[in-house]
Amino acid sequence: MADPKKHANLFLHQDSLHEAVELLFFAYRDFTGVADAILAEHGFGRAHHRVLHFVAQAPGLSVSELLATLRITKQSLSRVLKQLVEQDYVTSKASGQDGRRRELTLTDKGQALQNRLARAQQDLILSAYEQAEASSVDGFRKVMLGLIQDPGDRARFAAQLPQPQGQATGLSQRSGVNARPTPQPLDRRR
Amino acid sequence: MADPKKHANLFLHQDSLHEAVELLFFAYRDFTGVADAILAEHGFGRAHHRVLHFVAQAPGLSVSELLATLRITKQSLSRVLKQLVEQDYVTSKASGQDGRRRELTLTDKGQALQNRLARAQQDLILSAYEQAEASSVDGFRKVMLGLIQDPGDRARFAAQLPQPQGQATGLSQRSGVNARPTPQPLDRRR
DNA sequence: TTTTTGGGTCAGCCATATTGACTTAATTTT
DNA sequence: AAAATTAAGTCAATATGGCTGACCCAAAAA
Repeated sequence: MADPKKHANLFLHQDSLHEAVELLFFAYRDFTGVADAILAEHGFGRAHHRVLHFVAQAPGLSVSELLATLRITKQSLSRVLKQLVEQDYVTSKASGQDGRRRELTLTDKGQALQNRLARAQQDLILSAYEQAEASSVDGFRKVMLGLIQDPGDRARFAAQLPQPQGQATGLSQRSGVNARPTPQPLDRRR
Repeated sequence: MADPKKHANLFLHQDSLHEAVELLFFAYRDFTGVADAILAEHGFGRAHHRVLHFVAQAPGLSVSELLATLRITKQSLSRVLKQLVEQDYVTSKASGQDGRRRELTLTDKGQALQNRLARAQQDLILSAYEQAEASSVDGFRKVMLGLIQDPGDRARFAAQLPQPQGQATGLSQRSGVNARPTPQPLDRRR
């Protein structure tokens, strides 16, 4: 961390930092773009996609867990979730343990759509991986992880990455509803 | 590029691809978050930031060039640009060569805000770079560049990166006014 | 039993995007 | 010189996805 080489390429960093800002802008725009096209066929938007993604990833998660992950308000989620449930992409049933909690899962229809969306984005990522060298992937992962501020969110990405001294610099805690995203069991499906 | 190792870690890719989707989601959310906080102080949003960024980066660019880069409609840009001009963050003056074109530049006030925004995001990126190894940065750049679909947009990022079929572009890196992203047919799809 | 929690909903506001139809002025084409 | 094209700006209407505040209900916890 306190690396002498670091100082040596600071001027190089200058350029690199500005470039990185644009790389993030363009890459994210195109990354979401491939999904937007599919979503539009169904009259859905990115908000729906996020729900499908996180429900697919942790089936049975509760509304409040989803809220904590998405960091939006209950009312905002409600709108999209209602559509997804009404149109049979997502099921919401009361938990056996705690009748207040609604456990969210994807229907077959929802899973099918989510598969399409994931495939489209993963194809793009794969193509980017293939254009780079194998070693680039690890660097990519490390830098991306470094951009994530919230320790709870970081924890989703298990393994290696040295979690630096927990700098939970403000602006993280918009806990509109409850506490932490509950370090999420995170099922590594597929 | 056609690398035998590629096949060997395909199963590893599977996990990695899913992870990358989430990395992009969380990283971008936090990356934009640091700027959102500053923008909010001024009653601005991300749309304003994008204008400030691209005007700062290529001072004197025209409205239509900006539109091509942002890929939004004239009407959408108009609202935001009008605010920035009225509040003296951006100047818009007719070109000497072509009186129809309005050349956009930042005022000192606009440059000051843009500096703050850039610094905030660059600090975040720098911290991510520092948490990774020096070698990670190059991998990050390569993968991010691979995610960018439009050749015109890719061309902004000069130098090394093996543009799939591409020649090593003689563009001197990151020039202030950079080679315009080829006037862009402006595909309004969706 | 009272309080808290998880979830849902109504109502309204704001920011950002969209399409379509025009206007104006400047430049280019014919 | 007249006509066509281009760059920019504008009006109006619409959609999406955020937000706040105020409630309600039922289940669980205190």
